[in-house]
This record gives sequence, structure tokens and C-alpha cells, in this order.
Amino acid sequence: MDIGNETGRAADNVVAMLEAKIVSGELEDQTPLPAERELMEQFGASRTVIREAISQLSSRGLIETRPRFRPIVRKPDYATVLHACGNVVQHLLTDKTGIKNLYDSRVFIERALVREAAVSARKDDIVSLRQALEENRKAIPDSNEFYRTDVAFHGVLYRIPRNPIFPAMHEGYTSWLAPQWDRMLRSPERNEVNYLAHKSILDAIVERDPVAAEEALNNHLKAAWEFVRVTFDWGDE
Amino acid sequence: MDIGNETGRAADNVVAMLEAKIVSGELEDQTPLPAERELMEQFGASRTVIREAISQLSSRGLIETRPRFRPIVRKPDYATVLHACGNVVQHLLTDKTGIKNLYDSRVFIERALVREAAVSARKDDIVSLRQALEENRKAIPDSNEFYRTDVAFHGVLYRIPRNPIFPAMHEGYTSWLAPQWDRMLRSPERNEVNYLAHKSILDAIVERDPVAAEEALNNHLKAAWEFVRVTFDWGDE
DNA sequence: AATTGTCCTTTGGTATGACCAAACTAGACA
DNA sequence: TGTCTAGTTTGGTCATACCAAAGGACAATT
Repeated sequence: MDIGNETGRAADNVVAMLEAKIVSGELEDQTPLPAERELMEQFGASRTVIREAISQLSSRGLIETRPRFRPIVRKPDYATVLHACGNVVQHLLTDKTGIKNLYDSRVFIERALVREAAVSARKDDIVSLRQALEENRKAIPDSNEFYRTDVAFHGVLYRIPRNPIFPAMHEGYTSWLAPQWDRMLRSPERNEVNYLAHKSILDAIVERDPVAAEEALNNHLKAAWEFVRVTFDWGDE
Repeated sequence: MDIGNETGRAADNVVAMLEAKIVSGELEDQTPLPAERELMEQFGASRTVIREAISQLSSRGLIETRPRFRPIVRKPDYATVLHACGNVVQHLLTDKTGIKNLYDSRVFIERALVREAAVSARKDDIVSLRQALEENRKAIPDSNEFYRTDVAFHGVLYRIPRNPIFPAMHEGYTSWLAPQWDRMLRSPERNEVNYLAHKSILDAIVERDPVAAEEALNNHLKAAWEFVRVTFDWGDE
């Protein structure tokens, strides 16, 4: 059609241009995109290619589309990226193996996280952990609330390295594994056990004992997995 | 919630059906999809919808499209997922902060990997590491070849947990960080330093000393980062 | 005046039909 | 037998039209 480069798909050019306008801020975050019929005039392209471009931008997480609404610009952050990856990742979680792999990788990461925490957690990190643990304790009778505070407690661990990638990974783990966990039965007794596991993890961190912290977390998550395994009547690994 | 039908977008239904046919194997891996005009008859939808569906499947990594060629079915694996995520991730790597965060997370992961390796590497893992190190040594004079063997050596570490997620992460790290790395100057002297770092990592693993292994790797990657930082004349962190 | 109901406009979703250029195929030709 | 060529697929693009839901303007109602 116009400027820029040669062959390939015309939609790709539109994608590139809109992409540039989004990252440069010319198209502000959280604001609606121009209407399709306006964009086709602006880029001198047919509506077909405009819609193709919008579709691609949407799947890249740069805009959010709702039926019959103008797309909303969404400047990419780590959470956005993770969410966009989720659409793809879900294909790997259709069988037990995929879930196990994902869960194992989570255990691996969290083991390293608690070790890191035991070695170099700051005072305010400890405070955050204590608060999260306390809320976790108070939620023992309410299983839904307990689940929330459970996730929150682990989330504090992911924030300790102060690298936004880790909280994003945490969000990925929780949202991608949630479908499995939701089907699990919960009980105050079960919550109590998990709370105590959280407590022993925090205790080890406070004592600056990375080995004990790692082991406590490992036991915690292994037991949790065992619980899922039995619940779903999966065979041995 | 949704079971296939009656949702807002017709393309989503087509996507879901094709998706099912791909994962079930009815549409075999590496084979071309039916032509668009055939699909529209098969699904009773317009070509608009079919093309929309194809576009979505493509961005999810389930098919591979080339201009003027039938889309090729590609059953999703971990590498595919990572590749699909790459299109999204690249937006986070436009500034130094994004690159640093990604690199730091890599350091974090690899520290845990070498620790794990030191504790529980099997004999054949050690053999693989030795082979990789040897090839790395022989490649010292050739910087391109050295880079390849360098990546390969680290890759062995990612395979030790025998969880396909880790090699996929490795591929992500190398491909996403490669653009930065490529712009760096290389030299046999620099290669020699890196080779010795690899050697000290392997030595520590062989000696079953997780602390030394972690420290050796940490020094290795920190030095590498320092080298990039200076090369690009970035300020302090 | 505030609220509610109705009409028109906007806008994304879908359907047709057409044309092009590159890739493929098969038959003609040397 | 090997090569060239013409016709056929097939994805990429364009133009136009219609629908249904969301938004907005304005009159009617309380």
C-alpha cells in the first residue's frame, strides 16, 4: 500500500506502526483505539487488513478487545505478557505430565526463592511474610479465604528478589494451575496443615537457615502435590 | 463456562474445533491444513471467519503460516510455546531495565540449577557436562563456535532436572538475550576466561559442592554482565 | 428536575464476491 | 528425457453490504 517496506503481509506493516505508536505513548495506555473504519482511512488499507492487524495486536497482548467495543490500548507489562502466554501454555496442561512438569518447575523455583529469602531477606520482607502468615492463620476456618491468603503468602516470596519477572511467574503458576486446584476438596483441617507448613518456612527464613527453609518448602509442596494426586486418583509418577 | 458453541465470535468456535482436531491428532503434525475455501465449506462459515481463526491459531503457535502456502499443523511443545511468547516478550526488552531483569532471572535460575546439579547430577549428566566443556575448550580460538558451545554447555545444566520446561526456558533466554549478546565483541582471550569459568563450575559439581558451584556460576554470569554493561556504556545499576 | 423510554448513530462481527500474484501442476515441446 | 509454458490452486487484499449490540440524543413521564 504505502510507505515502509516491500512484500510480506500488509497487516504486518499496520501492526508494526500501531505497535510503535503504542510503545512510544502516542497511543496512550488504557485509551480506546480509533475505530476500524477510521484506521483503514488512516493507513490507506482495507478493513480486512486492519482487522487482521487488530487481531494480531490482541494476541500479543498490546490491546484488549471485547465484542462490539473499541480495542483498549494496553502497554505491555510482565503480567500482560504472562497472560498472553497463558493462551498458548494451556495446550501443554491437558495431561498429567504437563501439569506435573509445570508444578515441578514451580517447586524448583520456590525452593530457590526461600533459600534466597533465608540468606538475604530484608527486614520489611520479613514483616510482609509475617503479615501474610497471620492473615493466613486467621483464614483457616474459611477455605476460600485461606486459598487467597495461601497464594498471597507464596506471592511475598516471589517479590523478595525485587525482580518483576518473579511475581509474573507466580501469577502464571497460580492461574495456570488453578483449574486443577479448584477441583480439590478443602477443609479447615487441611488448611491448618498448610498454615503450619507456611509457619515453619517463615521460621527457617527468620533463623537465616536456607537449608531448613528449602526443606520445609519442599515438604510443603510435595505434600500438596501428593494430596492432588490422591484426590484425582492419578497413578504413581 | 463455554462448551464450544453459541459464544460471541464465530471464529472462536472454528478455532476451538480446529484446536481439538490438532491435539487429538485428527489433523496430523507437520501436515498442511485444508485450503481456506475448503474449510469454509466444512465449517459452514465465511472465509472471513476462517481466516480470522487461522490467524488466531497461528499466533497461538498451533499452525505455521507462510504467505501463499497452506498453514502447517504444529502440535504444541514447550519450544513452540516459548517461541510464541517471544513475540510478546520482546516489548519488555526495549530498555536496559527489562534486559537486566531477564538476565537476573536467568542468573537466579542457573544458580539453582548448578546447585541442583552438584547435589544430584547423575553420572551421564557429568559425562554430558564434560563433553560440552571439552568442545567448549576446543572452540576457544573460534569465537562463533565458542558462543555455540557456550550456550550448549549451559544447556546441559537445564536438562539435568529432566523437566522439559527448563530447556525451553534456556532457549528463551538465549534467543531473547541474543540480540544484545550479538553486539558484543568477542575474543579468544575473553573465551578463555569464560571457558575457565565453565571449568570451575563443572569442577565444583563433580566435587558435589553446591556452594562452590553456585558461587562459580554467579561469578561467571556477573562478570559476563559486567562485560556487557561496559561494552554498551551503560551506567551503574 | 430527574428519570425513563425510544430512536438514530456508531462500531465491531460476518458474509459475498471479486481480483491479484505467487506456487503448483500437467501437458506441450524440443 | 528434460524443459518450458499455460492453466489451476491458494493465500492476500479490496470493496460493499447487512446485522446486532452499545452509545448518545432527546422527548415523554413522574
